[in-house]
Amino acid sequence: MADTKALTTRAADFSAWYNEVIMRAELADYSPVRGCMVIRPNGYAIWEEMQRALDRMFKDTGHQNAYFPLFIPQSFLSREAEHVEGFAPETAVVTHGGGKELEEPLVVRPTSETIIYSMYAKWIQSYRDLPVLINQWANVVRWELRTRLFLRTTEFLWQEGHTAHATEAEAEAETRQMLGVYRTFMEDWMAMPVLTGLKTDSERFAGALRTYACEALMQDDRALQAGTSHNLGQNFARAFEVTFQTAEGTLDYVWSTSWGVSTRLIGGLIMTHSDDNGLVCPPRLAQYQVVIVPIHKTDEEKTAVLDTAQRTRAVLAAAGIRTHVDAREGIKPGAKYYEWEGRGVPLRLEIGPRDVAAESAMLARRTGGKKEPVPLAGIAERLHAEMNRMQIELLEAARARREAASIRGATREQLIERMAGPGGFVYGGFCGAASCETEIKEQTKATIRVLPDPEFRSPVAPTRCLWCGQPSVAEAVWAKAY
RNA sequence: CGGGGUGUGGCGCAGUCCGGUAGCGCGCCUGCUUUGGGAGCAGGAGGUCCCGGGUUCGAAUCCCGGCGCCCCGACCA
Repeated sequence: MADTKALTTRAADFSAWYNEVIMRAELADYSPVRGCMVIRPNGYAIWEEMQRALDRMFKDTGHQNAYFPLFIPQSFLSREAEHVEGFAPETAVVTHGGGKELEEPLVVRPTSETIIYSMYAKWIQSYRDLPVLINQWANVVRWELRTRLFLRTTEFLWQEGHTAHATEAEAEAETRQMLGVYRTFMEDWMAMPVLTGLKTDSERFAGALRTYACEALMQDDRALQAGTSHNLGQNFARAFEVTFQTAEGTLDYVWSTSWGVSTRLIGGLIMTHSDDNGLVCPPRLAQYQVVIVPIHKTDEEKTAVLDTAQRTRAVLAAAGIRTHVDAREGIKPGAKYYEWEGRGVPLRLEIGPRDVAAESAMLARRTGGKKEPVPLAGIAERLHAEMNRMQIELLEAARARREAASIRGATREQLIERMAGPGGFVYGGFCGAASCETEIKEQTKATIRVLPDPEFRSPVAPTRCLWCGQPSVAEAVWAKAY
């Protein structure tokens, strides 16, 4: 079970702390397979809440779910030149089945563009068939050299949207729309502020025209790419002969997009909010939003307390609040507090004889604030308000941390200094040359996370590349990334 | 793939240098007393000491060869 000692602190060793938070909260565990993790019920519950919210947003923007095979004929991957170059080195390949060597090896999907476009080629004939707006919830496999729980594992869970459109403008609008959906989800559900913007060529998805991303800053001031949305142009349409007849009777290749977020988001959630006592989970994604801990000595007290606890749970459940009564016996209340704190439960209600008598409960928040009695009358409304406030406070606290760790209009020296020291986001001019990007990466370990969208750009646009001094073509944000 | 670390009941570790048949803490089970911030006492269960070979009367310990895992780096949408 969960161990009972203090966690390594964030300040002492952020990586150790991160792993311990996961173990303490029982979110995941290492598996017998190298690089693969087991997502335990507490972790999977967060993923399910994420899925629920995202899936609703996908449906609301007109998408449907479908499912494509795990196995992809190896030849499919090589049809798009950049794509195969990007993914071939990290694929797992099945060469035998049913005891016999396969005629053509099957790649375990690292992403599903190729098999999906092979089907779109069959399904799309006319502009009347467009747009095709499909999402898939699936697992994928990428043979990574070095793995970390949730952040980079050999197998991971994600969703991948794959859409096909009649025009370039429509595809671009879809790409941007889904980036916006991700941003909304990350901010409003995860309480994790993100920068949005364009990736440079070197960070672009293999086979895409343009890649947009949501970039978050973790508590150790390293960046996490939290979601990507790609405008694939006609690259995959050409490779897979996905053509359609236009209203004018001409033949054209479809314009397509793909976009995805993964269980990596859980890693982002942990590293954005959690503290030295364990997981902090924003209320909207918490498995249990409220845990009720009954306190009693005598049997008589126990009956009354449990009755009040259960009635309160029913009231909260009826109000749509996910509530759990921890009625385990033989465990002292204090031990339960520590356990639920480590698991990140946003709110805790303690109900003892005194509370029963006063028709109230003691309310404790996972983040900050004193314990205080709240009347049972109207408690659902009160807890809803608390959770809404906590949701906003978590987002604002994370945003404040990010801004405190960001510098704008940086010079070359400042970039070097920042990356050698605290990290964080460094805004500065960029000449657009891959050579500068490479040099910066070699010398500072920092990469361009995004060329930020207008709302994230600095009030004064940089005029010179902070590295080479040539005219700047775009403001860029550098950081050391996960 | 390079560097470092580490493999001993479920977890964390001691024991290894100097060979003598395995111990501590936590957790787990039973009972009693407890329960408003990590309970106490008593009793108990649980171990191929990572694997293979060698030396020896005898190996967790010494020698040889493997393997796993973690961290850092390289790699990575």
